[in-house]
Amino acid sequence: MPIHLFDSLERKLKPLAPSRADGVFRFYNCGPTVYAPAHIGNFRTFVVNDVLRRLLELEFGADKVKHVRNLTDVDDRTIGQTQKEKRPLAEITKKWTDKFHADCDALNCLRPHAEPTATGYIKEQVNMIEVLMEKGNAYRAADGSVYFKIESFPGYGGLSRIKERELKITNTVADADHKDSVSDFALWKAYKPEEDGDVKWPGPRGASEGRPGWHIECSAMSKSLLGDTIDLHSGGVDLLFPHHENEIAQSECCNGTTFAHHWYHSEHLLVDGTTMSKSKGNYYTLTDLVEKGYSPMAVRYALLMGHPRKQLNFMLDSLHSAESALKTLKSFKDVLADPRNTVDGPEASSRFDRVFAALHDDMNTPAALGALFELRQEFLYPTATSAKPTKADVAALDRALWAFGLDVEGTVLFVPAAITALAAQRWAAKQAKDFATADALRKELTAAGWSMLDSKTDYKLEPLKK
RNA sequence: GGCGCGGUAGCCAAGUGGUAAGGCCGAGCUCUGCAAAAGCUCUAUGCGCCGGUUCAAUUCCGGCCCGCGCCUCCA
Repeated sequence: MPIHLFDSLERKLKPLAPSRADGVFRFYNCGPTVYAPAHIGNFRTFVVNDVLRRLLELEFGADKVKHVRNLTDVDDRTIGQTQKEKRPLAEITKKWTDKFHADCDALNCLRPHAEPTATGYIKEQVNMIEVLMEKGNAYRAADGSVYFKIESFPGYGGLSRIKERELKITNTVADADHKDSVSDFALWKAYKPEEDGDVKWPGPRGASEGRPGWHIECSAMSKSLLGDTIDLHSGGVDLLFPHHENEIAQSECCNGTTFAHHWYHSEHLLVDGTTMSKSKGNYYTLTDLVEKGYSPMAVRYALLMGHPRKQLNFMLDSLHSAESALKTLKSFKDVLADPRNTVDGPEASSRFDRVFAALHDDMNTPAALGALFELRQEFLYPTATSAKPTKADVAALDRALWAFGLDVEGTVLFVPAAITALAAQRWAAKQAKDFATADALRKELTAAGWSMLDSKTDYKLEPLKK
């Protein structure tokens, strides 16, 4: 069964397939703005896209997928951060790019095949803007900025159905100082010394020096790396409008052809039933959660517990749940990996088909996870009618776990040094059969929120369950 | 005001016109210096409320209530 994914443009499930003769599936996923650490809401999108990438590789072959994800390293927020910190733009964006990569690695996300930066593609963006100006889709404003003229593109609003909306009148659009129409959006922003510091580049012909608008970077980088028409463009729902709507306008007017065959948007992650915000105290980065003693893999699992196109309510309890589920999965894998538990069978296994069927059906990760646990029950406790696992089944389980990107082996927890020390003392006391001391130390650990799990030869530390 | 989504067991969460996947938690049992872990078993006559269609609705239709997101630079 081919991979079916909901297309936000046509609003229906559509099969995914490479459109070009070379059989390579090309997709572009809007990446993060590197001015601060990404939060777990951001990572939901990237994890979901990572699962998609994995499914595509399994479906078309690892060398038949090209995945591009950008890094926005120049925009209002990054520049704002340089002003706040009084540091060069490149220094700030490097710092947060490195952090982003470290987080992605911890979450077991495959690196995209290309990760272009906006500042690395200034020339390409300027070129596109010039074409748009020549074609009459863009105009120079009085201050030297360049705006896209919405009127010039009849298809505008197709993705977000903006024409059917009644836009709330807000004052935020009032900064539209030089626009012909409030809906027009910036392709190029003229340099403002008081705000932009030393961030500026020569502009398109006829415009001032300055920097690109936000939307044009994706159009330019997608065109440069993947061509005029791509197979899929994805991102969080919040990018649907205006970002993606604007990308379509720019790209299609510039290139004269369809920009993307398929649009996919993952929904927001809510925390404690509402949007994340620092003021509500429900704003989490990966580091925040790791410092609370949760493993990145549990975070990944928790992010996959809900349907990607449905808002997912995240809470710390979800992490407890994820951590336990991961352990169960690990023991499942361990049991299957033991040759004594498998029997001879056919080369191929079809028993995991239901897991992939759920994944291929609009990436229904919760249903797929459910199927995985059902299989566990069937494999571990075979009845007269359900056969014991074969070697092929073992390989199929690995394949399924790989598709989810769940590394059940590496549950590395962050354990504070003080806790490690206490644990070592207690272990020594226990070995010396000084149970009174050992028990006292266990109490201390408990008070500190940690549980010590003894085995015959070793021990493990875990955060205490609530 | 406009556009859209959702309300399923203590929590999270799939799903279907024919009688509710799965995970977590909890309980019991096995095991065990302690505490756990692990393994087994059990856990919604019910799917927001009220009507309607139907042999049959949680699933379709209508109304209502509640929650959430978005509406120009937020994944």
